[in-house]
Amino acid sequence: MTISGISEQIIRAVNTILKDMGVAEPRATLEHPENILHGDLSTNAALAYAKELKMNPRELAGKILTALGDYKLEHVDKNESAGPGFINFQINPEFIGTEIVRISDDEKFGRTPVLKSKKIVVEYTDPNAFKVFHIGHLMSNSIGESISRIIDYSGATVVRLCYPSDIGLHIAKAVWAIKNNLKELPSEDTAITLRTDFLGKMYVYGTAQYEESPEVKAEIDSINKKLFEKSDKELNDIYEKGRRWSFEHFEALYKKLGTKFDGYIYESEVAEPGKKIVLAHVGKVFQESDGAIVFKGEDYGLHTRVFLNSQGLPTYEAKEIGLNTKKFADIPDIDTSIVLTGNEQNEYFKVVRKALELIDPKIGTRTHHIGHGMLRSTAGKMSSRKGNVITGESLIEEMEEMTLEKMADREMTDAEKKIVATDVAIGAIRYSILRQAPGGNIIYDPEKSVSFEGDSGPYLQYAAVRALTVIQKANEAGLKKFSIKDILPESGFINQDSFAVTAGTLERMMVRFPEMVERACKEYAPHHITGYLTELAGLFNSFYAGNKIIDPTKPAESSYRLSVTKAFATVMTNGLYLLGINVPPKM
RNA sequence: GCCUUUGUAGCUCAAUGGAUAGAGCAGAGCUCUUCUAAGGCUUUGAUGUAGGUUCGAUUCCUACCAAAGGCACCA
Repeated sequence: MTISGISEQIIRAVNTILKDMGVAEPRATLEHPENILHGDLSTNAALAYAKELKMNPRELAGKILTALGDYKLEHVDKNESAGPGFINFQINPEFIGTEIVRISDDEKFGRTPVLKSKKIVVEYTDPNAFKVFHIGHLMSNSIGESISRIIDYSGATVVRLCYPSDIGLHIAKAVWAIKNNLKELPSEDTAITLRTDFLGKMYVYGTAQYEESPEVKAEIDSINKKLFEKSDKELNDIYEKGRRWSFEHFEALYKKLGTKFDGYIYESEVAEPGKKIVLAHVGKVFQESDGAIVFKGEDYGLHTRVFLNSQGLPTYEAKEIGLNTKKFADIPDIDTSIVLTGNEQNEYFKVVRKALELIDPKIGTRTHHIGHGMLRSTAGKMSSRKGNVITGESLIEEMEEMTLEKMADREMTDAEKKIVATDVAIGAIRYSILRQAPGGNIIYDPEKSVSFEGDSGPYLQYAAVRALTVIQKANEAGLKKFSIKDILPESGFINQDSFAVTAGTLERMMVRFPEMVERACKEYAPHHITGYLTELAGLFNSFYAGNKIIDPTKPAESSYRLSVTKAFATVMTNGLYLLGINVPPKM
């Protein structure tokens, strides 16, 4: 019997009772199932049907309770009325204890088979060659990586894709600037960050000149065309070198972040195919308008967008058609294809999706767009064109330095500290992104930076490290293991009194972990896991502060407390993994 | 002007139509001869406005106010 099995038998029983009373289609539901282990598993049946049966809710609740006496509910100790019309059910403590002991030995706890045998593609991060990898990309990466891991935990095959931009006007601007500053071009043996910093600066300079000088604008437009046609060797060489440097740098960042893409589709690969598909559907899906090829979205409650401009060049829209078609051509049997972009593209993507659907219903209906929020600075809007962005790297480094400062008095080697600092820095950043719903913007305050205290990544890591330290100490002490049946009758353990600190909340929260993963997966919303883990860490920290876990004078209780600690370590480690956060060995 | 999204505590965020709306930060006060104090405990404080649907609304609907994004050849 599982927790959901217990819930189902209660709902079945209540529905049967309601039906006998005359409710045509009773649909009792359980409220606050998170309280299932504390006697708070409740149903709203009495409230929902009181009117229909012309009774007051309290009266109906009482009648249901009486009728429940004829049902033998497994693992349910007692039912009682609580509040106006609610009925509470209390789960047998032995069942809870058994679950906790089981979880403490199950390293894979949290995995569910809800998406078994599905194949899901996730596209995220999508950086631009010649531009800096800024904290906006960190957002896309954090959310995309977390969603990928959650889907993987749900039993599906995940294919991680990255769609880097490597062609277009922005690159022509950078190439023009480099061509005019060749003397400053760093050599190949310069540090990678310095080489890409140079590219970023060139892009900013090229953009400024493009706007200021009509001559430069004409020149850059011409370079753009030549790069597209690959017709000028000198320009191609600059382009190839910059492209290589950018991607080398991105690769190093993915490694540090813990993301490994299964494949890359470059913008330059999908421009022509996208154009061809659009042209093949002119008259059916697309139409000509003012010399351009457009999709009339108005027929579907959307707006018109240009897919091929009047020069016949594919716009971002056409490339997106090429990209999403290529995914389904390259990867067989995709069930769902998730595309993660900034939410500024929400409206635009609806149009692209509709067009895709008309071209190929399978691709269109299986493509799912998620718009993530933007990272805003309190200092004003960031823009890579103006060059006032915070790079992903500088943020990570800043966090690492702060962590090292905090660890000054820890007894660790410098090498150990460095590893911990990276884990903590990335944990802090990822947490701050994943603590809120994916669509919302994040206000980044450079003064306050990212939190290390309270509601934060390091708070979760710290709790996990504490638990692991206790487990290690227990192993060294060679603690005897008691079965739950031995603990229960002799010590009177697992009852309200012995949960003085957390009142059993810690245990019931842990049992719910797979349910949280399921919800996060269904909604593509990692913040449900973040919130859950934070609450759980708080409960564990209270438990830790109020109880000596390993107490040689109380072997049976110690055994159980160690099981609780082990279960917590597993849930926290696995939960943090789902957020893309590592648990450092020490802190 | 039209479309989309968002308005919850001083600040940053939570809350499958259900019970007393949860955290963290900031403020006040405690707490390390005991498994890591990046911790724990106590405490002040909130659903933009006006209606509607419902036994019940932060959640659904309408209007208004406010903010963000989008609305033809950028990505």
